[in-house]
Amino acid sequence: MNKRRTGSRSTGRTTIEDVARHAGVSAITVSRALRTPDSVSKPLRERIGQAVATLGYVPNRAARTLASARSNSVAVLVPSLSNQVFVDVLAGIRDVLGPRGYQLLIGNNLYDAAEEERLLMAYLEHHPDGLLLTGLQQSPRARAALAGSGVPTVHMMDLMADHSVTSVGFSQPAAGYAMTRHLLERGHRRIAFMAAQLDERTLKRRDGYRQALDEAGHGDYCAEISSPAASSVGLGVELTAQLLAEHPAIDAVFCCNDDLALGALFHCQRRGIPVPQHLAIAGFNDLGFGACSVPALTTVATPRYHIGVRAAELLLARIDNPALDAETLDLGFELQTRESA
Amino acid sequence: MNKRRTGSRSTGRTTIEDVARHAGVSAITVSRALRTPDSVSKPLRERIGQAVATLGYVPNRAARTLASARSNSVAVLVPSLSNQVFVDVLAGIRDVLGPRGYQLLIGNNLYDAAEEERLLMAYLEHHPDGLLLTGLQQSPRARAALAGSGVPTVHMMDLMADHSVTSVGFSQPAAGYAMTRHLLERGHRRIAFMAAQLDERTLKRRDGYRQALDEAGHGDYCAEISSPAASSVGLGVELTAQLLAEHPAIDAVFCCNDDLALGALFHCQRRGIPVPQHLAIAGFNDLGFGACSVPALTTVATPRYHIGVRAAELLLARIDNPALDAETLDLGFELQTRESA
DNA sequence: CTGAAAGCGCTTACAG
DNA sequence: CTGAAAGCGCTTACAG
Repeated sequence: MNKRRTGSRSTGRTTIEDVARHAGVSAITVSRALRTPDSVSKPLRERIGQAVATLGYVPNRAARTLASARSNSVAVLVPSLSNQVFVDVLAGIRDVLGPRGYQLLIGNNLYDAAEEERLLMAYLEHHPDGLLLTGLQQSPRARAALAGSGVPTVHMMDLMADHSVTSVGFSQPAAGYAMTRHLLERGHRRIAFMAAQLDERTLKRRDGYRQALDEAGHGDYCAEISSPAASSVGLGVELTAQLLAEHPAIDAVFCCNDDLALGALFHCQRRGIPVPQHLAIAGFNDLGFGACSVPALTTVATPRYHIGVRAAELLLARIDNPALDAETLDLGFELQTRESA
Repeated sequence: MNKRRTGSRSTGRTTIEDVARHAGVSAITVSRALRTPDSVSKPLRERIGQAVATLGYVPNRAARTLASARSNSVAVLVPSLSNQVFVDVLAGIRDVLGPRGYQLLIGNNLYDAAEEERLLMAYLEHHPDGLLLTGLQQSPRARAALAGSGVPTVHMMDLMADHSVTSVGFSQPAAGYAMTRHLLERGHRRIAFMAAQLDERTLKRRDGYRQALDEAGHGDYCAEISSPAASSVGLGVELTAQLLAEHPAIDAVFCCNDDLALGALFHCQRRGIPVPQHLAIAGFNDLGFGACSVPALTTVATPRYHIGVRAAELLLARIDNPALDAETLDLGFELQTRESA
């Protein structure tokens, strides 16, 4: 009885036609029963439900996307998943977009602009309903593709000064400045800056650090150290050793993230250097372990989860109304003063 | 000259037809030039390339997937992204599948079987070419959908005893057993077990722990503590405090992962409890920071990245030849004996 | 509430 | 090396 198509291109998979035949209705009615159950009478709805179950029917998303011109997906590009910061951002996005029925296409560009461009091009082929990008410094080609696609986009983490695109985050330079001011106010004068990769946000935090030192008249003493390697606790140990060897007189180090700061802490413990008495250590992000390390870590709490939530909400608004003006949303940051600095 | 379609359902987006018209060739030739450039003569290839560039043409993936019945995507389900373990697994997968042109659909099920089922159903609609799952304990419905879909699947982390499915990982009970043996051999007798969520792998490690204690005649003293909360350093601090309050006599604690172990370490530092003299602390996974903590962490090194690599390779083989027999690949583990235990 | 027709934008299979 | 026709599996827009 099962008149299956046997055309040369048939995939043999159960289609909506099979379900329709099994339930004795038309394909369009099955489609309705699946998408808007209320628009189909109860008896039919039930017959169709049973047919779906017995046939093990799985809708074909490619066909739906093609026919409806809506992918129900949002692409998210982050520079790293090893960095807990972006995992938290993703959690916020997911908590907003998941319940709204959007599927997330998550791309990790490994802090590489070329890879970001490649991923963006690949995701654009999905015609996502929206795009969530990290930072503001996309490559020219990426920017052009973005503009050409017309896909609503929100940038996360950094704030666009001229409000030409929608961005959600906090002021990186202000955060770097605030932490450096804190160290200065604690009486430190020879404050070093430590970073792993010098990405967009790191450079901006460093700008804030430099500005604070300049204003305080300590701009001449800038011990800065960084590494092209990915950030890690182990790298923090290494860089601290190197820093102290090259600049034995420093009395504080502002680490660009908490992992590096923990490494600095471990190095000092290992060497018997009292923290913060001989060396004050500050981190960035407030990743959780800083609250219980010994000494507890002074750091900058950043609204990562909240950035994800608000970025997703702004994106939703822009998907509903593409004509919306670009906006800039500053979610701020908070100094967490604990024991290490 | 630009005769654009104006049908009621036109999306207005640039299509392969537009490119073809612009280049003065047929759509099928454009399709070939894009997929297999060598099958098109050089002059045409160049004309088409220019048309693509000037029109800003982006292929529609839904249409390609529908027409070709191949999605060129692989869905990966992991229980967490906060746990660095799975980020490392993903890196291995990506390094194998990326160069082969596969796009990854990454799903995070938050250690929840119902969410895993939901994600699986959603990803099945994409008709992925392959599936990479974490663990072996999918829900009955998920298992049924999996079988019905016929999509090649590889399970990661745990090993399937009866070889009924393809799995890549290491023996969790053996690893739990090995670490407990190590603690026993160091002279510890009152060894506690600490875990966050009791997921599949944690339970198996605990089995190994119990077996080792039983064999050594210490099965009667099983101090075990766990929490439904997500694992974190802070949780490790809390659980250690609780453990020591309830079982002051314990002389070692086997933490189910390194984050908990670091928390245990911090708690001891804070309380002035010498490690390992008064309390030996062991971790699991060897996440990197354990090598530089003070004291350095004794832990079990697990082949996470390699699991991702080999799982992806096995999946590729099964995509090419779905008739392949299921296999079980044990990548082993390694005890990292350092200072803390 | 239900259905017949057309179309979404590609690729396959067949020709030449 | 290039192309005309058909089809992938859905949904839209129009009827009734």
